[in-house]
Amino acid sequence: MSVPGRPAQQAPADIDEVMELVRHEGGRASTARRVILEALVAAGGHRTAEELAADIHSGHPEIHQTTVYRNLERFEDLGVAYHTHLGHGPAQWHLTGSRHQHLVCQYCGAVIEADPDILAGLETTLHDRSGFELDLRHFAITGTCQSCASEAREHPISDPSVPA
Amino acid sequence: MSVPGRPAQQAPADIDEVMELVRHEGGRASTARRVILEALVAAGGHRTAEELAADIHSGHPEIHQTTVYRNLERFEDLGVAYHTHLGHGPAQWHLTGSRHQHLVCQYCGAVIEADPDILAGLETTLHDRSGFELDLRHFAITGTCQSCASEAREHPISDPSVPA
DNA sequence: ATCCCTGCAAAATATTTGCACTGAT
DNA sequence: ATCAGTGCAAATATTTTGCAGGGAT
Repeated sequence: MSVPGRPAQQAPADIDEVMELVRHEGGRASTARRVILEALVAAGGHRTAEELAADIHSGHPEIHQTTVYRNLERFEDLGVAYHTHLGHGPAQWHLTGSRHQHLVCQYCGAVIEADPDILAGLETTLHDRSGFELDLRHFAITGTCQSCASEAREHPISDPSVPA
Repeated sequence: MSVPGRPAQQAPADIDEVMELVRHEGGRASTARRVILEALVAAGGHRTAEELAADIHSGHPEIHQTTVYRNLERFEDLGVAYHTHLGHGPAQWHLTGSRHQHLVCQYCGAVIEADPDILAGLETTLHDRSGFELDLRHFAITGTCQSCASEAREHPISDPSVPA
């Protein structure tokens, strides 16, 4: 795996720009690379590597899952994409441009997209107290959603992990 | 996997109390169960299932990894223990009693244990805005530690995931 | 011509499940 | 005597790696 591109880069919204960036970093503008990127843009986030491979498969059955993994990692190195863990399932991939915070309910698995501003206070507190620079993209924020909180005491459920 | 015991239960600090709880819930006070719990107490948190199995192995070579997994899950259901993901490696297990927040540096992998009070503000904000009840035990809070933040721009490193 | 990238196969990691037997109640 | 728990083997899920051939520069 890789760690997010740093410093936090602007996501080139345009596919050609990304391919340009890839070339600038010594990479090659392969077909697979472009197709995978297109799939990610088209999906608009919240896609697993496997889902992306499936999306791609109709048009390009020769593109293997491995290649999807390798390219997503590359995009992450370039700061163009990142992955998030919402639960125990596979990682979810996003373009860096669509930044949002995930709240995941541990009981029903609901994924709520929160305004990243919600974290502003925490970010400041942490930085002041310890110099730690928060980046909550990598893991979701878990907790209990409103409806589960109310009916919580009665019937525990088994693992929702990640919803469909 | 399972979801934390709910409502958040007091962790019985005492092993006999936990075994009592297990029996009360229809479970049996097996030797393996007790030994695994003892290992968890002795380790004082931050142990993976595999590490716990290793800890146990000298005294009880017959206790299999599978049994460790199964019992940890059971303890989690009972609200006695919980697991946390600090990175891409295996989950870390803790007793519910030793509650603390993990900050993990994405670059060097350092794990900082933060005062859970740091999150008080965020907790309130979230609850007020969306009724979401925060529980940040399940995933670590990722970011960049102070020293990595300073030397950050120069040399990206590969995946630290979880430190030794 | 170089060497990055790909497809395919296989491995690696972390965890879960099936099943017959043992052991706690 | 019952039925939960265990050991062991095998399966599962997700991701990574090795290698030889193909394609971008």
